[in-house]
Order: sequence, then C-alpha cells, then structure tokens
Amino acid sequence: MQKTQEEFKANILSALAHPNRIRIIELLKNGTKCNCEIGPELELEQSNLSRHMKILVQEGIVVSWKDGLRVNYKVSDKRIFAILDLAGNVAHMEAKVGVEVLEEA
Amino acid sequence: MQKTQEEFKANILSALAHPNRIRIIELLKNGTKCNCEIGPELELEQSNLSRHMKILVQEGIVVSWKDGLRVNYKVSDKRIFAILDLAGNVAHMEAKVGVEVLEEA
DNA sequence: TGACTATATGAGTAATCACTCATATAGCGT
DNA sequence: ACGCTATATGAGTGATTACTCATATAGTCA
Repeated sequence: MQKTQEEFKANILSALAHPNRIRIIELLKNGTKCNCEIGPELELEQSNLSRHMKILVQEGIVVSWKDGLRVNYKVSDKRIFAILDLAGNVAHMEAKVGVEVLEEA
Repeated sequence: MQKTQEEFKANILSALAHPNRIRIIELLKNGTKCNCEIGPELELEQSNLSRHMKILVQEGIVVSWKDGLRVNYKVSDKRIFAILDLAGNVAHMEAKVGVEVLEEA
C-alpha cells in the first residue's frame, strides 16, 4: 500500500496535533529529557505519556535511546519547532482579528 | 472556556492533518477556487467536501465569500503553505528509512 | 536471588472523526 | 411563480483516538 505525499504530511501533522504532544515537544526545546522528567513536569499519567511518546517516535518527530532504565528523547529536527511556531502565528492571528487582515496571501 | 496556546496550535494542525484537506489547500496554491471546481478536481463527494471546507474556514485557514450560487475560497495566509512544506520535508526525511522516495508533483 | 524503578502494553470505554445518503436552503434564469 | 444548480446539514455508521487501570517487561542494585 503506497502512501501518498499528502498522507505522509497528514501523519506528521496528526502526530503534532495534540496539546500534550505540543507541550512535550516544547519541553524538549531545551534539550534531551526522559519520560521520568517529562511526566511529572507536565502532570501526565505514565501510560498516557508513554503512548504519546510512541506516537512521536513512530512519526520520526523525536528520537529515543535507552539509558539504563530510562528512555531519553530529543526532537529529531528543528523544523518541527518551526511548524509549531508557524501554527502559533496563524492561530494567534486568527484569534485576535476578524476577517480583514487576510489580504496578504 | 479558555483555550491554551497549545490547544490553538493543535486545532490548526488538526484542521491541516487530513490528506484531502491538504490536497484542497495545495489546489488553492494557484489562487481562488469554488467548491464546484474543487469537488470534481479532487473527486470528493459534495457533502464531504462541504464539511472539509467548513473545518478549514472555522480554523481560519481559508477564507470564503459567496459569488452568486458559488462559494469561493482562498488560503488566508502564506504561512499555511509553509507549514505543509515543512511537514513534507520532515515526512520525506523520515521516509528514507523504509520506503523509496516519492516524487514532487 | 528479590525488591525496586522506569517504561510498555492489553483491554475497556467514551468521545470524536470521516463518510454517505437524504433533505434543506439559497441564488440564478426562465 | 417554476425548475435548475451550488452548497449546507441532519442522521446514521464504522473507524479511530485519548485515556485509564492493571499487568508485563526490563534494567539496577542490595
């Protein structure tokens, strides 16, 4: 089953499209973290966090490696941050203004 | 109900995270189109397309205006295309691991 | 070895999503 | 007014999602 280019993009964006996963990625802006740090900082259930991390790894958004009992994570590509920043800009614009600032496209 | 910044971003990304909505947006790269053109070009059911467009409008990704019977659409902000392009780059990179590379239309 | 810690996963559930069919609404031309 | 066209939407369905609890796995250290 061949995936289309659009399906690839949609998969990446779906993996990013969850508030907690966004918080995780933004936490990882400061560098490598393990589950045992992310969980408490974001107040996420252990199994819930584990599944979120799995989604991020599967889509190649974060990379993981074991360090003893821990699993460390970092964001694989700085373009991930760029996507989130752009989404923030668009969301911000949409939230603040009505329909009339849209003439720039 | 106060939305967090992460929820705003997640909403934008969710609205983008569907293959057909991505195809719609990329169709709109060439300018304004109406439903009656998009539907046949992408072979989408009328009601299905209508709902996809509603999602895109609600998130401020496209703007719409009526022209007689038609409803025209255009992408509200160039940054939308930037998000899709970045997602394509990341997806492309990730795809190298297993499958052979896909061509750009 | 056993106790402890960090992470992963099976199973169940409630909510949301994408889609379709049928119908409703709205604008055009006669 | 009428028929025709373009779009929107109610209702139903099957699939997917996020979450939780309980349990399994794996690594560390006494």
